[in-house]
Amino acid sequence: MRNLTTKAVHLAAVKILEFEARMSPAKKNERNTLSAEDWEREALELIAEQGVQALAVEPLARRMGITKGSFYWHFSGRESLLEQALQRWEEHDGRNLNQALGEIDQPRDRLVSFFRRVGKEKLTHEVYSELCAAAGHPQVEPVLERVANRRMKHLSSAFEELGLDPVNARYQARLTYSVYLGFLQLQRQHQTPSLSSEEFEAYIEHVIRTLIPS
Amino acid sequence: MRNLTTKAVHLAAVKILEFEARMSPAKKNERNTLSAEDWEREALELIAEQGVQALAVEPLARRMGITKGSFYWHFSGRESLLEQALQRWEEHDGRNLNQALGEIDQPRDRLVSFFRRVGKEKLTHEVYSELCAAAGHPQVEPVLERVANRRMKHLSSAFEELGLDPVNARYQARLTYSVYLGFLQLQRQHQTPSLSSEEFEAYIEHVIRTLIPS
DNA sequence: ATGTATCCATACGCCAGAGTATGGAAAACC
DNA sequence: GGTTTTCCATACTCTGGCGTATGGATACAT
Repeated sequence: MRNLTTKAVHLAAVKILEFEARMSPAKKNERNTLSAEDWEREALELIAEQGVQALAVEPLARRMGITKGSFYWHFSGRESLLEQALQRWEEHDGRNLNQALGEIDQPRDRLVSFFRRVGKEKLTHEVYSELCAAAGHPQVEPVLERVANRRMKHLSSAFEELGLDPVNARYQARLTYSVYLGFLQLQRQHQTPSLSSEEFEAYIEHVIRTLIPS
Repeated sequence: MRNLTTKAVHLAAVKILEFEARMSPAKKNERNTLSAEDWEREALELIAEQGVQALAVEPLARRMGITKGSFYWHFSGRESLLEQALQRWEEHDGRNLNQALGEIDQPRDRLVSFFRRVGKEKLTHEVYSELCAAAGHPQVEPVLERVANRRMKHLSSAFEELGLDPVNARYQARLTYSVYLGFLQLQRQHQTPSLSSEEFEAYIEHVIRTLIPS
């Protein structure tokens, strides 16, 4: 359930509740006003669905059942929103990466987990996929670069722990990450088996066999 | 050297030539009028440089030193241009694929050539890279699907010739193609070594070693 | 209770690109 | 040599998003 449905509906609901409660004030945590964070979250959802170029102020406002009057109170402009949203996403992704892979001892399991995690954290991956599509965008590019390097470093050190020398570990990490990126691309083209199907499992097994030593 | 520089310059040049030749008519193959093909070619170049979403009529016309009055004589609209340009690209890519890989007997050499060819045919690959970024666009999607299938089929049959059973050959083909797609993505992010460097060669060798059964 | 700070709606002006209408110039035709 | 095609320029209208200005409403403080 969404925290905030469209503003119009929400306000109507509030009025009804207030009427039924004989005009008593709404509870405090049921805020009827939006925060910058709300805008950023919706922005990321929109990016996940329609891509970076679709992130426009007025459409986003309509989607939230509100007008841009609100937006320009919280943000200086479109650029600002994108900046904040990307930063939020990048931090979230960083925490995500560390908590998912940081506590796994065996490097091989870490690598396997890397692939298996593609299915989980749907929103995050969808956003990333759309960010990749928007490479070249001045605000997106640096984020993409940092994230890719961060992730490849993880992969690289895991491969080193498995006995590869540094150079080959780096190559293998790049190769592995390329496979991941290519998978995202094929997914965007609807050319990948459903994530919960047997064929997908078999394919993942194949990938792991050929990419992860022993 | 470009076939057609900007129209204005071209026309000026023509006038000078005509003057110098005492108003004799220009040679026939030095056409001073544009054809639909010219528009399509410029469109593909623009896509290669700035992506599909940057393909707009007026900017393209400006780029060609002409006005959109010409465009709407040759095409019914933006959609039509994109349609034609994509079709032209798809056919070109098909011929390309067959001539580059069709005449190589050894399947292993075909696969190696597949990777090596990434460096050549720059325009074609740049266009493809931008098309991938525009997956989801209704006119681009089917093209992407057909091209990817066509290419993966090539890979798959090469792997079969190398002794893999059909299922594994398909998996290996998808995996290999994913690597290719991921490479294009990293290239779009400027995270890949220059195509002519030694590190690139070493990396390619690594990729071939791990993906192609000896 | 009244004033102040927050948050949002409405109504503007601006710009860029899409598509249309129409006329003009050059070339081709007969 | 005059007519007909072919190709392009110019001048519109229309749409959609950006950013601003301003006032209204609600909550909060004192």
